[in-house]
Amino acid sequence: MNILLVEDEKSLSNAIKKILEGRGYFVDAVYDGLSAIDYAKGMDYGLIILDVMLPKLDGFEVVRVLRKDGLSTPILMLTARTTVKDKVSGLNRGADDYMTKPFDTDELLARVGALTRRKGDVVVGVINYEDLSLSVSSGEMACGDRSVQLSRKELELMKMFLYNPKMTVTKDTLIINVWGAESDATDNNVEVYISFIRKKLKYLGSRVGIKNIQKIGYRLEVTEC
Amino acid sequence: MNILLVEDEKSLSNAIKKILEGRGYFVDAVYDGLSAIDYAKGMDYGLIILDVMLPKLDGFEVVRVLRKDGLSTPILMLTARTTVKDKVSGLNRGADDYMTKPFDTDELLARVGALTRRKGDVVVGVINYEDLSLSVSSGEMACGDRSVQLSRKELELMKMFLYNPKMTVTKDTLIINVWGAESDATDNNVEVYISFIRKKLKYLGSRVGIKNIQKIGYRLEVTEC
DNA sequence: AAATAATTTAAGATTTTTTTAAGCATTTTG
DNA sequence: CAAAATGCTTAAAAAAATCTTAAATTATTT
Repeated sequence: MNILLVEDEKSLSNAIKKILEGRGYFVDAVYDGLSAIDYAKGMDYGLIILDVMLPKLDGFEVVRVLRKDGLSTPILMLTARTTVKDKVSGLNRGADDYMTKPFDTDELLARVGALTRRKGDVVVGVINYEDLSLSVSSGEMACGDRSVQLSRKELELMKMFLYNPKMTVTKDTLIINVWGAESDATDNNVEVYISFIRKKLKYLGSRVGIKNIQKIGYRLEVTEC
Repeated sequence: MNILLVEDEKSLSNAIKKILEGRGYFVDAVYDGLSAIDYAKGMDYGLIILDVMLPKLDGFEVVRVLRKDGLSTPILMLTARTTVKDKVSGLNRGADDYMTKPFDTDELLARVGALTRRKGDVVVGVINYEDLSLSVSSGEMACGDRSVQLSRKELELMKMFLYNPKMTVTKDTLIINVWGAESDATDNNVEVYISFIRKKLKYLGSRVGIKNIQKIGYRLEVTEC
């Protein structure tokens, strides 16, 4: 999941970014209100963390503009000020939660967790393709109501295919990207793993398969029903 | 802010009342479970402080009745450390925090402050997940009518998992957040502690377990029945 | 200072992943 | 059509990661 972090105090911004990235979130950090609006409109974030006091355009204004624009992304506001008036002001304008600085790591993570969880069951880093879904962070691949656990190498291979679903990937490319350029893996290593993955796709009952093109490589194919 | 205090030991009740009033809270004191329900329904309190052992209707029952009624007021439960038999954990019955008598003034005020400040927020002293509950402040983890005490590191680890229950957390992340970035803890330290926690989860009979994904990390999993 | 609890270290057991290798199947090419 | 090349599948061996203890160390409490 992507989070937009808007905080002008660099050291705090970096600290928050680090904490969130440690939990697998992807964080874009910006440092003023105008950039915040640009970024928020330009990309689909799962959460926006917004400081109240910002250069150019303060946090309250940012929320107002974004909500007026129809954006429904959850917003967690940060403030150093503790007056009830500020809090009410922030919540009334469309923020979803409110946190007073300084706060500790646990508190931050709990709130971020609550806000990001709220939007249905959002799973971090999932690739969807046809009837297949793959959780990049955990290596769980699912189709319908079945799921299987991929091993590390299986996961890396599937990522290669799913990131470029129309492309035919050579064995050499797969070896370089999955085993590493230095490794002495052979074509047979790839073949064995393709075989492992095919077995799992079959078990899942997915319409997605891996097609071999002689002398060239592998590519995803979709069986129509 | 109004607080409802339910404690049958008169001298303790008076002491607590005095402390809270000294901080500007308005306190209604009642001395049994039935009155507690009457008062709680009749007026909008910001917090309910509830002893477990009460005449007529015990604290657990009071919580159950109130929650069933849709009341969302934060509840801070008090229990006596000495009564081992009655130390059936109240964690997973709807209380928001949990405190063992005797306690000191600062501790009481800290918790009251936390619960009243964060009304409607997500951060409370107890995390619930499936059939598990964890008191973040005391490190007591409970399931059904069993409970265990977690050590400091066990607690920190469980918090990491419970704050983001869908996420797979790498060993490195666990080391950084639990042992600290500077520490020279190894993967084995994590493994040993995961083993400790698993043993306790097993003892509790919880449906929640910790799943390992090789080379990737750990994640909570729930066994269906 | 002793007793207790928590944490770290270390080593062997277990599990999972990865590699290797061999036989069979398929496709390409002369 | 065969012969050669390429690809598939499986089993087993090897390697790597993880689990589980127990003992040693360190921290905390009494």
